[in-house]
Formats: sequence, structure tokens, C-alpha cells
Amino acid sequence: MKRKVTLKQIAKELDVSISTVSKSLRNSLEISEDTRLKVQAFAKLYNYKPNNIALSLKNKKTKTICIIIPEIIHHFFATVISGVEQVANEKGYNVLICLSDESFDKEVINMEMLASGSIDGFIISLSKETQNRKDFHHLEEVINQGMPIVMFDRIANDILCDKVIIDDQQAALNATQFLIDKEYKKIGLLSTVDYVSVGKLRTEGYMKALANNNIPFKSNLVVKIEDMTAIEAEIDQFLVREKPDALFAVNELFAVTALKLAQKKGIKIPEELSIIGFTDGIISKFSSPTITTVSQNGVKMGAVAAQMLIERLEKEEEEEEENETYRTEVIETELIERESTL
Amino acid sequence: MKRKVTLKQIAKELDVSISTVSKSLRNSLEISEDTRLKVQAFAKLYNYKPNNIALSLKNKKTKTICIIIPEIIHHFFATVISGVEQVANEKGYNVLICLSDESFDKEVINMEMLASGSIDGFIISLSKETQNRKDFHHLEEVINQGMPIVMFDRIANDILCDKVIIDDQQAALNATQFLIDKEYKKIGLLSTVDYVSVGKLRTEGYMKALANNNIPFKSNLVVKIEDMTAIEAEIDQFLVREKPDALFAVNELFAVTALKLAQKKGIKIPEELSIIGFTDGIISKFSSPTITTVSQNGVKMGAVAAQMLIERLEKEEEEEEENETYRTEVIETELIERESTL
DNA sequence: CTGAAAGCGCTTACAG
DNA sequence: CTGAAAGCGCTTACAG
Repeated sequence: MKRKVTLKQIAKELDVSISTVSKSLRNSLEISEDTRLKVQAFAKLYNYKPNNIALSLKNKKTKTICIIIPEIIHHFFATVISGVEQVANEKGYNVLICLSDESFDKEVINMEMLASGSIDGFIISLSKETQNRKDFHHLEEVINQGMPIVMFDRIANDILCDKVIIDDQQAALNATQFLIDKEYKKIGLLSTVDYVSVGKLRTEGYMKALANNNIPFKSNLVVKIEDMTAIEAEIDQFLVREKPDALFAVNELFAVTALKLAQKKGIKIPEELSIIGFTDGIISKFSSPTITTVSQNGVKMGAVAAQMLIERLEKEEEEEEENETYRTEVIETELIERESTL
Repeated sequence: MKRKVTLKQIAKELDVSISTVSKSLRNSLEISEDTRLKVQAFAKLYNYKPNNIALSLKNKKTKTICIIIPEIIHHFFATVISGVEQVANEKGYNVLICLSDESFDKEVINMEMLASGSIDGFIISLSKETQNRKDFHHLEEVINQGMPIVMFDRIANDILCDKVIIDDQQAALNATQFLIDKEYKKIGLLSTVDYVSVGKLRTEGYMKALANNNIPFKSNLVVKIEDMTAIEAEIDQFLVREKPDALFAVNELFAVTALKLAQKKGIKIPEELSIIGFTDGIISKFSSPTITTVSQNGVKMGAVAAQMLIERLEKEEEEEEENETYRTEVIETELIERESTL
């Protein structure tokens, strides 16, 4: 079992100094062509690859970025990762993916662990628990330490850093307006509890759309689901109690759950109940009927986030400027009409 | 903007040597309690965290493992990642996730990049292209270099390393037998091209089930789909041409596609056509009707793979034994009955 | 043209 | 009890 070969070994074999080997391999003109070629041939033969860890220590950068997401099961986050990967790989960066599992503690542990030299910067979407506690000290620490962060989707407004979001409120407003235009009278909202930033914004969009059309807001038409295990029960009761003729759900899981429960009751979709979801995921595409949805364009979000992070990373090198200005990019959304609406 | 504090800085501030600081922080008994506490207090104040990169260089290990998957959109791979994450985090390892995008080149580049010191070991499921070319030199190189690899799901038999698989053939046999027991006469198979190892094995299981029951195998009842963009067209033609009364699909995408195309033609499911898929993903759970499927237990596969890798990593330290023996773990599957079969 | 030395941040065997 | 030195694998300014 041959171990990894190092500069030192090559130097010894060839009876030259480590410096000479290093320079030869980097094609330095300082070294005579003769030695250079000899070293290069030898290195190739032994399949020499510089040790990344040593390089990182030397250069003070790792060419690795980390994306922290709440969970991987949501198709949306998978698409964001794709976007990040594409851009990062193109620019020669590795991508480390961490799951916070919606847990504040796991988020903190992961960040602290990696902030200690392993990576150059973070892309993160906050866990529910973090949004609930509003405790962002781990983010602040990392930023103070000089490591850039880009937040996406589930962000914290108060933290100064680059951000990539969609206009959640506007998107929800548009979806709701779409239903209003179809003259539905009882438009229900399936949302999350308010501490999830995007849930809150989407709820606001829904309310704004109603207000714009002088439709009185009725709180009994809104379900705020906290406990994921109780989704079915809550939505089921809601359907029975309110008999809505249209529904706007803030994610695709809620949308499809409502769809299936309604079908079970013999409610025809979209004839008797129209449904719009959020997130253009695999569920919306493959349910029967397919679900009309607000597309979040996760790939683009990821790509833009990676772009912003890497730009900042590479800029830092040149000018260590103190007047940091942060940008917030808003990615456009679109309503994809499918079979669950008329 | 305070930069990361190092041992050197602490040593200077406190006017002691770097060694003393290092030992104090590691609670060495060599150091007087007095100095120890002083150093520790100071380190805490300045929020000192040892630099992981330096530690890695010193220790020759990174406490990071990498999982390479063909793509992240398939729910199955997402579940495997969850399993890996859980076990790895528990044991103090970071997980790096790389996407090969089903491309041989990306797989090679990713591996070479990371094999150079960034990580301690790999968990990998091969890209289609790699399986097609049967070129595994990158895997062999990494293994020769002394870095352990665990392969899962899409494996290469000839490569000597630990493996985690399901019994694809048996699982397919069971699923087919299930349909035979229901006395279906024209059981179709939706499979991939043969170079995808799991596709081939599942096809063999299907054939074996037929043989076991003395049912003649008819090649026109089998569709081998290569081009993902032509899925719909191929399945559509097949349904029209063969009018099967039952279908076994080797993944959930094929299953749901068949289901939707059949519905469009007014074929009732499961009354006129029963469908069984493979992979207990989100699609099978949320389609209407929900799809009966072979569950692959991705979380377990990931957990076992991580377990095997870390075990080997930690064993290596103790005994540098040469008589390597590799294990292949077979994870059990089960048939989850849902609405798409009677 | 070549090489010795310093340095990235850490640990640890060894001397005192 | 404390610290100087060597070393992990590399790069590069500097001497020769």
C-alpha cells in the first residue's frame, strides 16, 4: 500500500531541495528546464498531488464553502444545493453541506466546528428553532471573525450580510389575487406559525391581497400549522368546518395534504375546490391532479447565493476595505398553473 | 473586526510560551494549576478555538468524510444522506456531500480533489456514466493510497471495499411474485438500461419470478428506458401496444409516469392496472392513488455505510493490519402496499 | 540556478 | 513546572 507521496520524498529521491521541487512543480522560471522537467516527470510517475490541508494552512483559505440547510427532504433545498454546487464547482470551490435538522443546537455546533478554519464562508437558511428563539449570536460571531455569510430563504433581517430571497409577500399576494380574480368567495390559507419568517410574509401577502380587493379578512379561514404530526387532523377539521372553495398553501406539503383529504371526502378538484401551493417541487408535479404552485426557483437562489459568497471571498483578498455594503438579491417567482385550479 | 485568535497571540499576551498555552488548554497536568486556569480564562475570553486545518495537518486526519451521489433530486439519495449525517455527527465527523451529476468526469474530479488530504474517507454511489464505462481507476487509486471507501446502492463488484446494498434481485422477485399471486397475466416491467447495476439486478429478479412460476418471459413486456427525456413517449407507446394488467417499475419516477399516462387514457388504477414502484419516496406517498412500492430504507443504508467507514477509519489507527477483509452489508427491503395495487 | 530558512497553527517528546 | 525544538506539507522571500 503506497502512501501519499510528498515534496520531501521527491526531493530526497532526486537529491535536490524541497524548494526546488516545489518551484519546479509550479513551473517557476527560476529553475533550469533540465531540473524542472526531471522533477515534473518524477512527480507524475509517483502521481504526486499537493496536500490540500497544507495548502489551506499556508494560504489561510480552503476553497471550500458550506451550505447549512434545515433539512434535505424538502425538494426546495435540494434544488438550492444544485445551484450552489454548479457555481461553486465552476469556480473551483468545494461545497460542504450540513443539515441543522431544524435544530438550533445542531446549527450552532455545525457552524462553530466549521468556522474554525475548515471553510471560507457560509450559505445558510435558518432552522425553525433559530427563527423562533431569535438567537443569532453564532452568526454574528462568525461574521465578526471576518468570515462572510450569505443567507437565503429563511433569513434574519437584523443580521448584516448578503441575502438572497424571493419576495414572499408579493408572491403570496399574486397567488391570492389569482384566486380572487376567479371570484372565489371563501379563500382559505394554510400557513405555518408566524415565527417562520417566510410563513409570516406569505400570510401577510394573503391578507394584503384581500385588503386590496376590499374583502374582509376572516381569521377562521386561516390555519397556522405548528406541529407537523398534526397536519392531517388540522386540515381535515378545517375543510369540514369552513368548506372553502379555494385554498392557498404556503408549501407543497400542506397543499398536497389538503388535496388528498378533500379527495377522500369526494370533493372534486379543481371544480369544487381550487388549490395553489408554494414551491415547485416534485410533489406538485406528480400528484393527481397536478398542483398549481408558486415556483421559488431554488436552483437560481443557490446559484446567486454562491456567486455572492465567492465574489466577496475573492474581493476580500484585494482590498481589505472596511466600508462593507451588503446586498439583498430578490429572485423572481412565477405562478405555474396546473390542474388544481381552473 | 477581530480576527481569529491563535495560541501564539495568547502566549504573547500572557508572556508564556506557546507550548505552555497549548498544554494548559489541553488540561495537561504538567502545567501548574495557576497558569492553567489563567490561560484557560484568557482563551475563553478571547473565544479561542483551535484551527482545524492545523490540527488536520498535524494529526493526518480531518474528521471529515465525503459522500458522493449521482444527484440530489432523487429522494432516495436524500434519505441516504440523512442516515450518513446522523451517524457521522454522532461520532464527531463532518460530512461533505458531492454531486457527480451522473458524470464520470465530475466524479473523478471530485474524488481527486478531496483525496488530497481534505477528507478521511468516501461513501459513494456510482454515476451512470461510470457504470457504463466500467472505468474505476479513480476508486482504485484512492484505495491504493490507503483511503477507505464504502460503496452503496450502485456499486462495482470488482472493486475491493466495503459495500452496502439491498438485495435488488430478491426485492424485484418479491414484488413480481406479489403480482403473480394476484393472478395478473400480462405483467410489464419498466426498467433502465442494463449497465445501471441496480436496473439489471431488478430485471433479473423479475425474470426469475416468472421462471419460478413457469411463466414464459416475453421481451415485448419489458421497456428499458435510457433517455430520461423520452420516458413519457416510451411508456405511452408501451401501454397502448401491450395493454398490461400489471406493472413493476424499477424506480418511482417510472411508476408515477406510467400511472399518470394510464389515468389520462381512462385506465382505472388499480382496477384495470396494478402498479408497483421501487424506492419509497415522496412521489409514491403523495400521488393519487398512492403507489405500492419496494422500500429501500435509504436512511438505514446511509447509517450503515457511515458506520462501516468510521469503524475502518478508527481501526486503522490501532493496528495497521494488512489482511484487509471487506464486508458487504445487505439491507432488508419491504413491500409497502398502497392504493395502486389491489 | 539552487537551497536554507521562516512561516501557516498546532502538538508533543525532550531538556532543563 | 516551563519552554525550545521538531515536525505535519507546503510556499516564497532571500542569500548565495
